Amino acid sequence: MKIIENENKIILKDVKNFDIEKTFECGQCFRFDKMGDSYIGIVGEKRLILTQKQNDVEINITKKEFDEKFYHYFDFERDYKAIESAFEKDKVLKNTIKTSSGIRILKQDPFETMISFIISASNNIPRIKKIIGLLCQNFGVRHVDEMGEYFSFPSAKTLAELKIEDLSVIKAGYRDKYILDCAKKVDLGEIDILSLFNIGYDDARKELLKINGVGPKVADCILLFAFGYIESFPKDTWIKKALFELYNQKSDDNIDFYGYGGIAQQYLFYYMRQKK
DNA sequence: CGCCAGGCGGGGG
DNA sequence: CCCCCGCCTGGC
Repeated sequence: MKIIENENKIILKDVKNFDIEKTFECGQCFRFDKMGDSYIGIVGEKRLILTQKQNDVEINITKKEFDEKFYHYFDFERDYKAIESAFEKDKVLKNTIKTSSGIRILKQDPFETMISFIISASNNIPRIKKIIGLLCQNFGVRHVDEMGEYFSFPSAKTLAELKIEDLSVIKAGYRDKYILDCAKKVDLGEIDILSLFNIGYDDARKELLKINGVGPKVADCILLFAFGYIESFPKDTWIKKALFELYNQKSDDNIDFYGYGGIAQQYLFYYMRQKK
């Protein structure tokens, strides 16, 4: 991959294993939307605009920002080619490579990911996006760029100070109390986000399960999409159906997937959706 | 109108 | 320990 920089944009030339549509539509993130040929979304305090033409991806950031932040955010440390080589050995996964190659697991903000997947429980993607949008509009920090105003994701401290009634504007329903519980546990340090990066998958999962509204599936999403635990395999009703159909799996046993359960989950999910 | 969504918590068996 | 129900809201 070569990087060309001009003004406040870069172009990643001949980039491998990066398809922006697959990456933003695979269900891992909720703040990106398709606008014409581009995907536009909020990451931290910045509004990102990505446009892809074949293997070239243009992003409205400087090379410095890419090196310091977005190289990590878009998971460029990871060798997806090597993972796909491992997947070639599995008959089912081999077939998913054609449809799903190009998905990257984003390294999203931990607190934002926690709240987002608490909201995702028993919910659909358009509504999840709407609720998160309202949460940001009402409690996030307002920013203005050349496209207009946008709002960052609220901090744990901001949300922890709210009362349950304050959250009624976001129309999250019974999830209100879970959002507050999570914000308070993070704000008070009962859940120490930084430590979750270091204590390993099993212990980090136990910590997350202490949060009200975080069960096994939501915990696994957070571990995968924010903390980089690539072995995490979130089991929702869709993927259970996929395991049943593709692997004839009836039990609750976990398949190893060469240690890359998270990537396998995304590849399988996208594969199933294409087939439909 | 009734049903249920990319779950979870709590209660009862 | 497992099973089952209720849960906010919105879309069908």
